[in-house]
Amino acid sequence: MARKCKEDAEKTRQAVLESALDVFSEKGFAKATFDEIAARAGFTKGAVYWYFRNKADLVAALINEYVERKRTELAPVVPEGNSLDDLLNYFVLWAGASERDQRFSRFNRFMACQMEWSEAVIDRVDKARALTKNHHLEKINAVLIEAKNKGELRDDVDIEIMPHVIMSTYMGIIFSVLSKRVNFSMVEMVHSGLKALLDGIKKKKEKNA
Amino acid sequence: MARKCKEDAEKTRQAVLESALDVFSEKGFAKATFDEIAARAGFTKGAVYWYFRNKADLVAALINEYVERKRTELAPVVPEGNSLDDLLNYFVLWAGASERDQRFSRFNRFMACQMEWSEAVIDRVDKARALTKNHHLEKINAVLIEAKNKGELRDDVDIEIMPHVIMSTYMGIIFSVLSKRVNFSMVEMVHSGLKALLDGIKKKKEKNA
DNA sequence: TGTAACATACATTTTAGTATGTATCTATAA
DNA sequence: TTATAGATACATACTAAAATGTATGTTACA
Repeated sequence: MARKCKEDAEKTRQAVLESALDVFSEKGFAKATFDEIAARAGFTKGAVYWYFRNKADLVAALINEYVERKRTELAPVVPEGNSLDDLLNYFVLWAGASERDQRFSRFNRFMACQMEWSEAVIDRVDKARALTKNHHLEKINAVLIEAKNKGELRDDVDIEIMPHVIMSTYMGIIFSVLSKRVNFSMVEMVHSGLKALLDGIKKKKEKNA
Repeated sequence: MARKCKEDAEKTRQAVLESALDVFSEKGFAKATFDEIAARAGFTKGAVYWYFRNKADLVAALINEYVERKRTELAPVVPEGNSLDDLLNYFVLWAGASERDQRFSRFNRFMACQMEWSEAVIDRVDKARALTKNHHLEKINAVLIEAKNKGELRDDVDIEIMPHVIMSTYMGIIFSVLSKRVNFSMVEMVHSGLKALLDGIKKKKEKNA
């Protein structure tokens, strides 16, 4: 085939990314081939190699694409406050948006179960992953610091470790729903889990001080 | 080579399983080859095929081996009671034992990051996985039911969903430590996470009723 | 003496990567 | 305005490596 105009070329790139997600999630990362990815998008291997040097490059682009898309989509509606309730709502919102978006669910399930983190892939992907991770973590940190300053937290709460515990709880719930280990909804699980966790680090109210 | 006595044959099987874990965790599941697994154990591919039909069969055996080993090791020291505190100690014990055992840590890290769950593997492995999962879940269930009966739980705690939330929290923490996303110890993280979570589902004490 | 416990050799498939071909878009200059 | 040169956006063909599975030895145990 011949050259297309720039808009069509961008469409090709997007089509390759979408079919890459399909093949990755069906066959697993390692067994996915450039031939099949290209064919599903209606092209040949040459087209895929034109845009991506290798599989690590392709999957890094895929991660970047999906993560950025969801972040910009949610940016305007995410709660801006930094109260503990805001944090709960923040994660419930993310869970809901992730759950309703079928492509994003497929992407997340691929990340959790069909992905194989070789050194090469980790190197290539690390920046993109760090971005989201920090995105969530910064929110948690801001909330916990504010709560601490307000004296809302129990004295034995370690402000260093707790953000990672909260993050792990969220990730663990997402993971177990995606891998079909449970049949409950993400939103339900995230809500009840984080609500309990955040309640557990709150200082007990003194009665009629 | 020739035939060995039965004890030596069993040693061969074990050696293959150990080197399989090494190669799996270094190369990832998909890129691990029977040739290399055999060579590392000091044999050739023929030996591996003698004991295992294919990679799914091999990894299933590996999972069974490691999970069963750890379960029988911990069975005598796990807390028998079903109080909420016992549950906390139960998971802290598991986390500590997992963390101190280097081979088991390597196994867990492989499961979390280097494994690719294709249909064939899932089929073959499902039983073994179900076993541990149920092992933990049954403990959680017993504890929650007892706590519920004692009236220790808040009224809005859903007894159906909460076991899975607790399970996911534990798994999420294990996962994030294993994938090197945090530098804290498993025991620390599991302790502070589950303590907060369990505190969060406890009924607030009435004062001077 | 048969067979368990491997080794060896091979055949087949699969795939990554590359090299090359080619048609069409775009820029530019007359 | 148009001709054309060059680069772009792919397709096609091929090479070479690699790995799975099998078929067939071979030797010592029981």
